[in-house]
Amino acid sequence: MAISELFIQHLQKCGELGANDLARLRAIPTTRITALPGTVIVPRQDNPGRSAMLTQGMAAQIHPALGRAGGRVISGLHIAGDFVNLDGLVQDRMTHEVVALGCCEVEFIHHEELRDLFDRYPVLIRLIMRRLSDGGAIYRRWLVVAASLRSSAHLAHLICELYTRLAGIGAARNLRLSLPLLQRELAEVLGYSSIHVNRAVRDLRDRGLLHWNGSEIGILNWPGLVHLARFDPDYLGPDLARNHARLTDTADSCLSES
Amino acid sequence: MAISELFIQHLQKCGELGANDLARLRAIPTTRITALPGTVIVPRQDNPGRSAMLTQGMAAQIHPALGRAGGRVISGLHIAGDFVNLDGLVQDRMTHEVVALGCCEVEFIHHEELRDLFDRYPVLIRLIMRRLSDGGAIYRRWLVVAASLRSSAHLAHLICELYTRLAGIGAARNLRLSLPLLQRELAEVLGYSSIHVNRAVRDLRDRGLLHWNGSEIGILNWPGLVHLARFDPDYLGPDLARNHARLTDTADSCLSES
DNA sequence: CGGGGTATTGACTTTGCTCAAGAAGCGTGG
DNA sequence: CCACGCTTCTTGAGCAAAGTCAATACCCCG
Repeated sequence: MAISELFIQHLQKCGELGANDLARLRAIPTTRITALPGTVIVPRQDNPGRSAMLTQGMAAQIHPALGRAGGRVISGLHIAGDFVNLDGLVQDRMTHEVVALGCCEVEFIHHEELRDLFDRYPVLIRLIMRRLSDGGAIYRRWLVVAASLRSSAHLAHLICELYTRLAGIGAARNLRLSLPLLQRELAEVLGYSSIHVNRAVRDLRDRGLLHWNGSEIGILNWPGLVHLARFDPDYLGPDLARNHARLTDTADSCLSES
Repeated sequence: MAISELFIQHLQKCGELGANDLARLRAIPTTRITALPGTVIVPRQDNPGRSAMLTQGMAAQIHPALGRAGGRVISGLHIAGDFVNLDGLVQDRMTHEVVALGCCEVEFIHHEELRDLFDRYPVLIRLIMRRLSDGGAIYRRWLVVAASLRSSAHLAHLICELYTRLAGIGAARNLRLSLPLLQRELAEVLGYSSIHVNRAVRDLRDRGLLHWNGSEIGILNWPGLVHLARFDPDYLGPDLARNHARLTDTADSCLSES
Protein backbone atom coordinates (compact mmCIF):
# COMPACT_ATOMS: atom_id res chain seq x y z
CA MET A 1 0.00 0.00 0.00
CA ALA A 2 1.16 3.54 -0.67
CA ILE A 3 2.17 6.20 1.79
CA SER A 4 -0.76 8.21 3.13
CA GLU A 5 -1.56 11.73 2.00
CA LEU A 6 -1.43 12.88 5.61
CA PHE A 7 2.19 11.85 5.72
CA ILE A 8 2.91 13.67 2.50
CA GLN A 9 1.25 16.82 3.78
CA HIS A 10 3.58 16.75 6.74
CA LEU A 11 6.59 16.37 4.54
CA GLN A 12 5.46 19.24 2.35
CA LYS A 13 5.22 21.55 5.31
CA CYS A 14 8.88 21.00 5.84
CA GLY A 15 10.38 21.55 2.42
CA GLU A 16 9.61 22.00 -1.23
CA LEU A 17 8.86 18.79 -3.05
CA GLY A 18 8.71 18.59 -6.84
CA ALA A 19 6.38 16.38 -8.86
CA ASN A 20 9.24 13.96 -9.18
CA ASP A 21 9.71 13.76 -5.45
CA LEU A 22 6.02 13.21 -4.88
CA ALA A 23 5.94 10.34 -7.30
CA ARG A 24 8.90 8.78 -5.59
CA LEU A 25 7.29 9.20 -2.18
CA ARG A 26 4.06 7.62 -3.34
CA ALA A 27 6.02 4.60 -4.51
CA ILE A 28 7.20 3.80 -0.99
CA PRO A 29 5.61 0.63 0.31
CA THR A 30 3.70 0.86 3.59
CA THR A 31 1.31 -1.28 5.56
CA ARG A 32 -2.05 0.07 6.59
CA ILE A 33 -4.22 -1.57 9.20
CA THR A 34 -7.53 -0.88 10.89
CA ALA A 35 -7.43 -1.25 14.67
CA LEU A 36 -10.50 -1.93 16.78
CA PRO A 37 -10.88 -0.17 20.15
CA GLY A 38 -8.42 -1.55 22.68
CA THR A 39 -6.05 -3.03 20.12
CA VAL A 40 -2.37 -2.67 20.94
CA ILE A 41 -0.89 -0.76 18.01
CA VAL A 42 2.67 -0.65 19.31
CA PRO A 43 3.64 -3.14 22.00
CA ARG A 44 5.89 -2.32 24.94
CA GLN A 45 9.50 -3.48 25.03
CA ASP A 46 9.86 -4.06 21.38
CA ASN A 47 11.88 -2.73 18.51
CA PRO A 48 9.53 -3.50 15.66
CA GLY A 49 11.79 -2.08 12.96
CA ARG A 50 9.00 0.16 11.76
CA SER A 51 7.28 3.33 12.80
CA ALA A 52 3.58 4.03 12.72
CA MET A 53 1.48 7.02 11.82
CA LEU A 54 -2.12 7.33 12.93
CA THR A 55 -4.24 8.20 9.92
CA GLN A 56 -7.61 8.06 11.62
CA GLY A 57 -9.01 7.87 15.14
CA MET A 58 -7.34 8.32 18.51
CA ALA A 59 -4.78 6.29 20.42
CA ALA A 60 -3.22 6.45 23.89
CA GLN A 61 0.21 5.90 25.37
CA ILE A 62 -0.31 3.42 28.18
CA HIS A 63 1.91 2.70 31.17
CA PRO A 64 1.28 0.33 34.03
CA ALA A 65 0.63 2.34 37.20
CA LEU A 66 3.20 2.11 39.97
CA GLY A 67 1.85 0.53 43.14
CA ARG A 68 -1.57 -1.05 42.74
CA ALA A 69 -1.39 -3.80 40.15
CA GLY A 70 -3.66 -3.56 37.16
CA GLY A 71 -3.80 0.21 37.28
CA ARG A 72 -2.80 2.14 34.19
CA VAL A 73 -1.61 5.63 33.40
CA ILE A 74 -2.05 7.38 30.08
CA SER A 75 0.82 9.76 29.37
CA GLY A 76 -0.30 11.06 26.01
CA LEU A 77 -3.01 11.01 23.38
CA HIS A 78 -2.45 10.69 19.66
CA ILE A 79 -4.74 11.95 16.92
CA ALA A 80 -4.64 11.44 13.18
CA GLY A 81 -1.39 12.70 11.71
CA ASP A 82 0.71 11.83 14.75
CA PHE A 83 3.67 9.51 14.62
CA VAL A 84 2.81 7.07 17.36
CA ASN A 85 6.23 5.58 17.94
CA LEU A 86 8.79 7.97 16.71
CA ASP A 87 10.92 6.89 19.67
CA GLY A 88 11.23 3.46 18.17
CA LEU A 89 13.27 4.94 15.35
CA VAL A 90 16.03 6.05 17.66
CA GLN A 91 15.47 4.04 20.82
CA ASP A 92 15.78 0.31 21.13
CA ARG A 93 12.76 -0.20 23.28
CA MET A 94 9.52 1.56 24.00
CA THR A 95 8.81 2.35 27.64
CA HIS A 96 5.07 2.32 26.96
CA GLU A 97 2.57 0.75 24.61
CA VAL A 98 0.16 2.49 22.26
CA VAL A 99 -3.45 1.38 22.27
CA ALA A 100 -6.32 2.32 19.95
CA LEU A 101 -9.12 4.22 21.72
CA GLY A 102 -11.88 4.27 19.15
CA CYS A 103 -11.50 2.61 15.78
CA CYS A 104 -8.19 3.61 14.22
CA GLU A 105 -6.37 3.43 10.98
CA VAL A 106 -2.62 3.09 11.27
CA GLU A 107 0.08 3.12 8.67
CA PHE A 108 3.44 1.47 9.23
CA ILE A 109 6.67 2.38 7.46
CA HIS A 110 9.82 0.35 7.82
CA HIS A 111 12.72 2.15 9.38
CA GLU A 112 14.87 1.40 6.35
CA GLU A 113 12.46 3.34 4.19
CA LEU A 114 12.45 6.22 6.63
CA ARG A 115 16.23 6.31 6.72
CA ASP A 116 16.31 6.23 2.94
CA LEU A 117 13.97 9.21 2.96
CA PHE A 118 16.30 11.03 5.31
CA ASP A 119 19.27 10.38 3.08
CA ARG A 120 17.40 11.70 0.09
CA TYR A 121 15.73 14.65 1.82
CA PRO A 122 17.95 15.63 4.73
CA VAL A 123 15.55 18.44 5.58
CA LEU A 124 13.16 15.77 6.85
CA ILE A 125 15.51 15.12 9.71
CA ARG A 126 14.54 18.51 11.01
CA LEU A 127 10.90 17.47 10.80
CA ILE A 128 11.55 14.43 12.96
CA MET A 129 13.57 16.40 15.49
CA ARG A 130 10.84 18.97 15.49
CA ARG A 131 8.25 16.29 16.23
CA LEU A 132 10.30 14.89 19.08
CA SER A 133 10.74 18.35 20.51
CA ASP A 134 7.03 19.16 20.11
CA GLY A 135 6.21 16.00 22.01
CA GLY A 136 8.45 17.14 24.84
CA ALA A 137 6.66 20.48 24.97
CA ILE A 138 3.31 18.73 25.38
CA TYR A 139 4.64 16.50 28.15
CA ARG A 140 6.02 19.53 29.97
CA ARG A 141 2.70 21.26 29.66
CA TRP A 142 0.89 18.25 31.08
CA LEU A 143 3.25 18.28 34.03
CA VAL A 144 2.62 21.97 34.60
CA VAL A 145 -1.12 21.51 34.31
CA ALA A 146 -1.18 18.51 36.64
CA ALA A 147 0.83 20.44 39.20
CA SER A 148 -1.16 23.66 39.12
CA LEU A 149 -4.78 22.95 38.22
CA ARG A 150 -7.37 20.97 40.14
CA SER A 151 -9.84 18.55 38.69
CA SER A 152 -12.35 20.68 36.75
CA ALA A 153 -9.78 23.06 35.33
CA HIS A 154 -7.50 20.13 34.59
CA LEU A 155 -10.20 18.38 32.62
CA ALA A 156 -11.10 21.64 30.90
CA HIS A 157 -7.50 22.01 29.79
CA LEU A 158 -7.54 18.57 28.24
CA ILE A 159 -10.71 19.42 26.31
CA CYS A 160 -9.20 22.69 25.09
CA GLU A 161 -6.04 20.97 23.94
CA LEU A 162 -7.85 18.19 22.16
CA TYR A 163 -10.31 20.49 20.47
CA THR A 164 -7.48 22.69 19.24
CA ARG A 165 -5.46 19.74 17.96
CA LEU A 166 -8.46 18.06 16.36
CA ALA A 167 -9.58 21.30 14.71
CA GLY A 168 -6.06 21.68 13.36
CA ILE A 169 -6.44 18.52 11.30
CA GLY A 170 -10.07 19.16 10.42
CA ALA A 171 -11.38 16.40 12.68
CA ALA A 172 -13.42 18.81 14.80
CA ARG A 173 -15.22 22.06 14.07
CA ASN A 174 -18.02 24.29 15.28
CA LEU A 175 -17.01 23.68 18.88
CA ARG A 176 -18.01 20.03 18.69
CA LEU A 177 -15.67 17.13 19.13
CA SER A 178 -16.01 13.45 19.64
CA LEU A 179 -13.91 11.93 22.37
CA PRO A 180 -13.71 8.13 22.34
CA LEU A 181 -12.57 7.88 25.97
CA LEU A 182 -14.43 6.28 28.84
CA GLN A 183 -14.45 8.19 32.08
CA ARG A 184 -12.15 5.52 33.43
CA GLU A 185 -9.68 6.33 30.67
CA LEU A 186 -10.04 10.05 31.28
CA ALA A 187 -9.13 9.26 34.87
CA GLU A 188 -6.01 7.48 33.64
CA VAL A 189 -5.06 10.57 31.66
CA LEU A 190 -5.69 13.06 34.43
CA GLY A 191 -4.41 10.93 37.30
CA TYR A 192 -7.70 10.86 39.22
CA SER A 193 -10.21 8.21 40.15
CA SER A 194 -12.98 7.73 37.62
CA ILE A 195 -15.53 8.85 40.18
CA HIS A 196 -13.70 12.09 40.60
CA VAL A 197 -13.61 12.59 36.85
CA ASN A 198 -17.33 12.09 36.80
CA ARG A 199 -17.78 14.92 39.26
CA ALA A 200 -15.47 17.14 37.25
CA VAL A 201 -17.53 16.47 34.13
CA ARG A 202 -20.68 17.33 35.98
CA ASP A 203 -19.07 20.48 37.29
CA LEU A 204 -18.23 21.67 33.77
CA ARG A 205 -21.77 20.86 32.67
CA ASP A 206 -23.28 22.64 35.66
CA ARG A 207 -21.27 25.73 34.86
CA GLY A 208 -22.78 25.72 31.39
CA LEU A 209 -19.37 25.39 29.77
CA LEU A 210 -20.18 22.30 27.76
CA HIS A 211 -22.54 19.62 26.80
CA TRP A 212 -21.41 16.01 27.18
CA ASN A 213 -23.31 13.12 25.77
CA GLY A 214 -21.52 9.80 25.56
CA SER A 215 -18.49 10.51 23.43
CA GLU A 216 -19.93 13.66 21.87
CA ILE A 217 -18.92 16.96 23.41
CA GLY A 218 -20.26 20.35 22.49
CA ILE A 219 -18.50 23.38 23.88
CA LEU A 220 -21.06 26.00 24.89
CA ASN A 221 -18.71 28.68 26.18
CA TRP A 222 -15.26 28.52 24.64
CA PRO A 223 -13.83 31.66 26.28
CA GLY A 224 -15.12 30.46 29.63
CA LEU A 225 -13.55 27.05 29.19
CA VAL A 226 -10.26 28.57 28.05
CA HIS A 227 -10.22 30.89 31.03
CA LEU A 228 -11.01 28.20 33.56
CA ALA A 229 -8.29 25.98 32.08
CA ARG A 230 -5.78 28.81 31.70
CA PHE A 231 -5.37 27.39 28.23
CA ASP A 232 -2.62 28.99 26.18
CA PRO A 233 -1.91 27.02 22.99
CA ASP A 234 1.62 28.29 22.59
CA TYR A 235 3.01 24.90 23.51
CA LEU A 236 1.21 23.29 20.57
CA GLY A 237 3.30 25.23 18.08
CA PRO A 238 2.73 28.39 16.02
CA ASP A 239 0.21 26.86 13.59
CA LEU A 240 -2.28 25.73 16.19
CA ALA A 241 -1.71 28.83 18.27
CA ARG A 242 -2.82 30.91 15.29
CA ASN A 243 -5.92 28.79 14.79
CA HIS A 244 -6.77 29.21 18.43
CA ALA A 245 -6.43 32.97 18.21
CA ARG A 246 -8.86 33.04 15.28
CA LEU A 247 -11.28 30.77 17.10
CA THR A 248 -11.23 32.84 20.24
CA ASP A 249 -11.86 36.02 18.27
CA THR A 250 -14.86 34.42 16.60
CA ALA A 251 -16.24 33.14 19.87
CA ASP A 252 -15.77 36.55 21.46
CA SER A 253 -17.65 38.27 18.68
CA CYS A 254 -20.41 35.66 18.91
CA LEU A 255 -20.73 36.39 22.59
CA SER A 256 -20.84 40.13 22.15
CA GLU A 257 -23.46 39.81 19.41
CA SER A 258 -25.75 37.64 21.51
CA MET B 1 37.27 28.74 24.91
CA ALA B 2 37.39 25.14 23.72
CA ILE B 3 34.65 22.55 23.79
CA SER B 4 34.37 20.70 27.09
CA GLU B 5 35.61 17.17 27.60
CA LEU B 6 32.15 16.17 28.77
CA PHE B 7 30.79 17.09 25.39
CA ILE B 8 33.50 15.11 23.65
CA GLN B 9 32.79 12.10 25.81
CA HIS B 10 29.21 12.19 24.65
CA LEU B 11 30.23 12.38 21.04
CA GLN B 12 32.59 9.47 21.47
CA LYS B 13 29.83 7.28 22.84
CA CYS B 14 28.06 7.74 19.56
CA GLY B 15 30.74 7.00 17.02
CA GLU B 16 34.42 6.42 16.53
CA LEU B 17 36.48 9.58 16.43
CA GLY B 18 40.08 9.62 15.24
CA ALA B 19 42.88 11.80 16.60
CA ASN B 20 42.23 14.10 13.70
CA ASP B 21 38.57 14.48 14.56
CA LEU B 22 39.36 15.14 18.19
CA ALA B 23 41.74 17.90 17.26
CA ARG B 24 39.13 19.46 15.04
CA LEU B 25 36.50 19.25 17.75
CA ARG B 26 38.77 20.86 20.30
CA ALA B 27 39.26 23.76 17.91
CA ILE B 28 35.57 24.68 17.99
CA PRO B 29 35.02 27.94 19.81
CA THR B 30 32.63 27.92 22.75
CA THR B 31 31.70 30.23 25.57
CA ARG B 32 31.86 29.01 29.13
CA ILE B 33 30.23 30.86 32.00
CA THR B 34 29.78 30.34 35.71
CA ALA B 35 26.23 30.88 36.92
CA LEU B 36 25.35 31.73 40.51
CA PRO B 37 22.27 30.14 42.10
CA GLY B 38 19.10 31.57 40.62
CA THR B 39 20.71 32.85 37.44
CA VAL B 40 18.64 32.42 34.29
CA ILE B 41 20.78 30.32 31.97
CA VAL B 42 18.32 30.19 29.10
CA PRO B 43 15.54 32.77 28.99
CA ARG B 44 11.97 32.01 27.96
CA GLN B 45 10.66 33.07 24.57
CA ASP B 46 13.98 33.47 22.93
CA ASN B 47 15.90 31.93 20.10
CA PRO B 48 19.42 32.62 21.28
CA GLY B 49 21.10 31.01 18.29
CA ARG B 50 23.13 28.82 20.57
CA SER B 51 22.66 25.76 22.70
CA ALA B 52 24.02 25.17 26.15
CA MET B 53 25.50 22.23 27.95
CA LEU B 54 25.70 22.06 31.70
CA THR B 55 29.23 21.12 32.69
CA GLN B 56 28.84 21.45 36.44
CA GLY B 57 26.03 21.82 38.96
CA MET B 58 22.28 21.49 38.59
CA ALA B 59 19.66 23.52 36.77
CA ALA B 60 15.86 23.47 36.54
CA GLN B 61 13.29 23.99 33.81
CA ILE B 62 10.93 26.61 35.17
CA HIS B 63 7.38 27.39 34.11
CA PRO B 64 4.99 29.93 35.58
CA ALA B 65 2.19 28.07 37.38
CA LEU B 66 -1.30 28.37 35.94
CA GLY B 67 -3.74 30.11 38.23
CA ARG B 68 -2.11 31.77 41.23
CA ALA B 69 0.34 34.40 40.03
CA GLY B 70 3.93 34.09 41.09
CA GLY B 71 3.74 30.33 41.48
CA ARG B 72 6.23 28.23 39.55
CA VAL B 73 6.43 24.67 38.32
CA ILE B 74 9.63 22.79 37.65
CA SER B 75 9.20 20.29 34.83
CA GLY B 76 12.69 18.88 34.76
CA LEU B 77 16.12 18.89 36.36
CA HIS B 78 19.40 19.02 34.53
CA ILE B 79 22.72 17.71 35.76
CA ALA B 80 26.21 18.04 34.34
CA GLY B 81 26.41 16.62 30.85
CA ASP B 82 22.84 17.57 29.90
CA PHE B 83 22.01 19.79 26.99
CA VAL B 84 19.83 22.38 28.63
CA ASN B 85 18.16 23.79 25.56
CA LEU B 86 18.31 21.25 22.85
CA ASP B 87 14.83 22.40 21.82
CA GLY B 88 16.23 25.75 20.86
CA LEU B 89 18.11 24.07 18.05
CA VAL B 90 14.95 22.98 16.32
CA GLN B 91 12.25 25.14 17.85
CA ASP B 92 11.99 28.88 17.50
CA ARG B 93 11.05 29.58 21.06
CA MET B 94 11.45 27.97 24.42
CA THR B 95 8.27 27.38 26.41
CA HIS B 96 10.22 27.50 29.65
CA GLU B 97 13.34 29.02 31.10
CA VAL B 98 16.33 27.26 32.61
CA VAL B 99 17.63 28.47 35.96
CA ALA B 100 20.77 27.50 37.87
CA LEU B 101 20.03 25.79 41.19
CA GLY B 102 23.39 25.69 42.88
CA CYS B 103 26.49 27.17 41.28
CA CYS B 104 26.74 26.02 37.69
CA GLU B 105 29.14 26.00 34.84
CA VAL B 106 27.56 26.25 31.42
CA GLU B 107 29.07 26.00 27.99
CA PHE B 108 27.42 27.59 24.96
CA ILE B 109 27.91 26.48 21.37
CA HIS B 110 26.52 28.42 18.45
CA HIS B 111 24.00 26.60 16.36
CA GLU B 112 26.10 27.14 13.25
CA GLU B 113 28.92 25.21 14.85
CA LEU B 114 26.54 22.44 15.84
CA ARG B 115 25.12 22.21 12.35
CA ASP B 116 28.63 22.13 10.95
CA LEU B 117 29.35 19.25 13.28
CA PHE B 118 26.28 17.42 12.02
CA ASP B 119 27.37 17.88 8.42
CA ARG B 120 30.77 16.52 9.20
CA TYR B 121 29.64 13.69 11.50
CA PRO B 122 26.08 12.77 10.48
CA VAL B 123 26.03 10.08 13.15
CA LEU B 124 25.76 12.89 15.69
CA ILE B 125 22.27 13.59 14.47
CA ARG B 126 21.28 10.30 15.99
CA LEU B 127 22.80 11.46 19.26
CA ILE B 128 20.63 14.55 19.27
CA MET B 129 17.50 12.64 18.36
CA ARG B 130 18.39 10.16 21.04
CA ARG B 131 18.68 12.95 23.58
CA LEU B 132 15.33 14.41 22.61
CA SER B 133 13.73 11.01 22.84
CA ASP B 134 15.38 10.30 26.22
CA GLY B 135 14.00 13.56 27.51
CA GLY B 136 10.52 12.50 26.45
CA ALA B 137 10.91 9.21 28.32
CA ILE B 138 11.76 11.08 31.51
CA TYR B 139 8.76 13.38 31.14
CA ARG B 140 6.49 10.41 30.62
CA ARG B 141 7.89 8.77 33.71
CA TRP B 142 7.30 11.88 35.76
CA LEU B 143 3.70 11.94 34.58
CA VAL B 144 3.27 8.30 35.55
CA VAL B 145 4.87 8.85 38.93
CA ALA B 146 2.82 11.96 39.66
CA ALA B 147 -0.34 10.10 38.76
CA SER B 148 0.33 6.97 40.75
CA LEU B 149 2.46 7.75 43.80
CA ARG B 150 1.63 9.90 46.80
CA SER B 151 3.96 12.32 48.47
CA SER B 152 6.57 10.18 50.24
CA ALA B 153 6.92 7.65 47.46
CA HIS B 154 6.91 10.45 44.91
CA LEU B 155 9.77 12.20 46.68
CA ALA B 156 11.58 8.89 47.07
CA HIS B 157 11.32 8.34 43.33
CA LEU B 158 12.90 11.71 42.66
CA ILE B 159 15.79 10.88 44.97
CA CYS B 160 16.30 7.51 43.31
CA GLU B 161 16.31 9.06 39.86
CA LEU B 162 18.71 11.81 40.81
CA TYR B 163 21.08 9.52 42.62
CA THR B 164 21.15 7.17 39.63
CA ARG B 165 21.74 9.99 37.17
CA LEU B 166 24.36 11.69 39.33
CA ALA B 167 26.18 8.43 39.96
CA GLY B 168 26.20 7.88 36.20
CA ILE B 169 28.36 10.95 35.69
CA GLY B 170 30.45 10.38 38.80
CA ALA B 171 28.87 13.27 40.71
CA ALA B 172 27.54 11.01 43.46
CA ARG B 173 28.74 7.81 45.04
CA ASN B 174 28.52 5.71 48.18
CA LEU B 175 24.81 6.48 48.47
CA ARG B 176 25.49 10.12 49.17
CA LEU B 177 24.34 12.99 47.00
CA SER B 178 24.11 16.70 47.34
CA LEU B 179 20.87 18.29 46.25
CA PRO B 180 20.96 22.08 45.88
CA LEU B 181 17.17 22.46 46.08
CA LEU B 182 15.20 24.25 48.76
CA GLN B 183 12.11 22.47 50.01
CA ARG B 184 10.13 25.13 48.19
CA GLU B 185 11.82 24.11 44.95
CA LEU B 186 11.24 20.45 45.67
CA ALA B 187 7.59 21.37 46.04
CA GLU B 188 7.70 22.99 42.62
CA VAL B 189 9.12 19.79 41.17
CA LEU B 190 6.64 17.46 42.86
CA GLY B 191 3.59 19.67 42.58
CA TYR B 192 2.98 19.93 46.33
CA SER B 193 3.11 22.71 48.88
CA SER B 194 6.47 23.15 50.56
CA ILE B 195 4.90 22.22 53.88
CA HIS B 196 3.76 18.95 52.48
CA VAL B 197 7.22 18.29 51.09
CA ASN B 198 8.60 18.90 54.53
CA ARG B 199 6.34 16.19 55.93
CA ALA B 200 7.34 13.82 53.15
CA VAL B 201 11.01 14.42 53.95
CA ARG B 202 10.36 13.74 57.60
CA ASP B 203 8.45 10.60 56.70
CA LEU B 204 11.40 9.21 54.74
CA ARG B 205 13.71 10.09 57.63
CA ASP B 206 11.38 8.50 60.18
CA ARG B 207 11.31 5.31 58.17
CA GLY B 208 15.08 5.21 58.36
CA LEU B 209 15.42 5.33 54.59
CA LEU B 210 17.70 8.35 54.48
CA HIS B 211 19.52 11.05 56.24
CA TRP B 212 18.88 14.64 55.14
CA ASN B 213 20.98 17.52 56.29
CA GLY B 214 20.65 20.77 54.41
CA SER B 215 21.54 19.87 50.86
CA GLU B 216 23.40 16.69 51.81
CA ILE B 217 21.51 13.45 51.53
CA GLY B 218 22.72 10.05 52.62
CA ILE B 219 20.69 7.05 51.61
CA LEU B 220 20.56 4.57 54.48
CA ASN B 221 18.43 1.88 52.87
CA TRP B 222 18.64 1.87 49.10
CA PRO B 223 16.51 -1.23 48.49
CA GLY B 224 13.88 0.16 50.81
CA LEU B 225 13.84 3.48 49.01
CA VAL B 226 13.70 1.81 45.61
CA HIS B 227 10.82 -0.36 46.72
CA LEU B 228 8.82 2.47 48.22
CA ALA B 229 9.32 4.53 45.06
CA ARG B 230 8.72 1.59 42.72
CA PHE B 231 11.87 2.84 41.06
CA ASP B 232 12.77 1.06 37.84
CA PRO B 233 15.57 2.85 35.98
CA ASP B 234 14.66 1.44 32.57
CA TYR B 235 13.42 4.84 31.44
CA LEU B 236 16.85 6.36 32.01
CA GLY B 237 18.38 4.23 29.28
CA PRO B 238 20.40 1.02 29.25
CA ASP B 239 23.62 2.50 30.68
CA LEU B 240 22.09 3.85 33.86
CA ALA B 241 19.84 0.83 34.22
CA ARG B 242 22.94 -1.37 34.30
CA ASN B 243 24.57 0.85 36.91
CA HIS B 244 21.46 0.61 39.03
CA ALA B 245 21.41 -3.16 38.80
CA ARG B 246 24.99 -3.28 40.02
CA LEU B 247 24.22 -0.85 42.82
CA THR B 248 21.21 -2.78 43.99
CA ASP B 249 23.20 -6.01 44.04
CA THR B 250 25.86 -4.37 46.16
CA ALA B 251 23.33 -2.89 48.53
CA ASP B 252 21.60 -6.22 48.85
CA SER B 253 24.82 -7.98 49.69
CA CYS B 254 25.70 -5.24 52.19
CA LEU B 255 22.36 -5.78 53.84
CA SER B 256 22.74 -9.53 53.98
CA GLU B 257 26.23 -9.19 55.43
CA SER B 258 25.17 -6.83 58.19
C1' DC C 1 -36.43 -8.98 29.12
C1' DG C 2 -32.16 -9.78 31.25
C1' DG C 3 -27.01 -9.05 31.61
C1' DG C 4 -22.75 -6.51 31.47
C1' DG C 5 -20.49 -2.60 31.46
C1' DT C 6 -20.63 2.35 32.24
C1' DA C 7 -22.31 6.52 34.49
C1' DT C 8 -24.01 8.69 38.60
C1' DT C 9 -24.71 9.68 43.38
C1' DG C 10 -24.03 9.42 48.51
C1' DA C 11 -21.33 8.72 52.82
C1' DC C 12 -17.02 8.40 54.76
C1' DT C 13 -11.72 8.30 54.83
C1' DT C 14 -7.35 9.80 53.37
C1' DT C 15 -4.41 13.04 51.39
C1' DG C 16 -2.86 17.46 50.72
C1' DC C 17 -3.49 22.75 51.23
C1' DT C 18 -3.66 27.04 54.00
C1' DC C 19 -2.81 29.85 57.72
C1' DA C 20 -0.15 30.73 61.55
C1' DA C 21 3.39 30.46 64.68
C1' DG C 22 7.83 28.93 66.51
C1' DA C 23 12.76 27.17 65.85
C1' DA C 24 17.04 26.98 63.62
C1' DG C 25 20.68 28.63 60.50
C1' DC C 26 23.30 32.44 58.61
C1' DG C 27 25.18 36.80 57.13
C1' DT C 28 25.61 41.76 58.42
C1' DG C 29 26.57 45.49 61.15
C1' DG C 30 27.30 47.33 65.66
C1' DC D 1 31.15 38.74 70.24
C1' DC D 2 26.47 39.67 70.14
C1' DA D 3 22.09 41.44 68.33
C1' DC D 4 19.32 41.78 64.47
C1' DG D 5 16.88 40.53 60.43
C1' DC D 6 16.26 37.37 56.88
C1' DT D 7 15.23 33.05 55.04
C1' DT D 8 14.32 28.33 55.52
C1' DC D 9 12.70 24.54 58.15
C1' DT D 10 9.41 22.54 61.31
C1' DT D 11 5.13 21.72 63.60
C1' DG D 12 0.11 22.23 64.73
C1' DA D 13 -4.85 22.90 63.62
C1' DG D 14 -8.53 23.31 60.55
C1' DC D 15 -10.21 23.05 55.80
C1' DA D 16 -10.59 21.58 50.95
C1' DA D 17 -9.68 18.23 47.46
C1' DA D 18 -9.56 13.64 46.01
C1' DG D 19 -9.95 8.54 47.03
C1' DT D 20 -12.72 4.49 48.43
C1' DC D 21 -16.67 1.74 49.05
C1' DA D 22 -21.27 0.80 48.06
C1' DA D 23 -25.54 1.26 45.88
C1' DT D 24 -28.38 2.64 42.06
C1' DA D 25 -29.54 4.25 37.44
C1' DC D 26 -28.72 3.96 32.63
C1' DC D 27 -27.95 2.05 28.20
C1' DC D 28 -26.76 -0.92 24.65
C1' DC D 29 -27.10 -5.40 22.96
C1' DG D 30 -28.22 -10.16 22.71
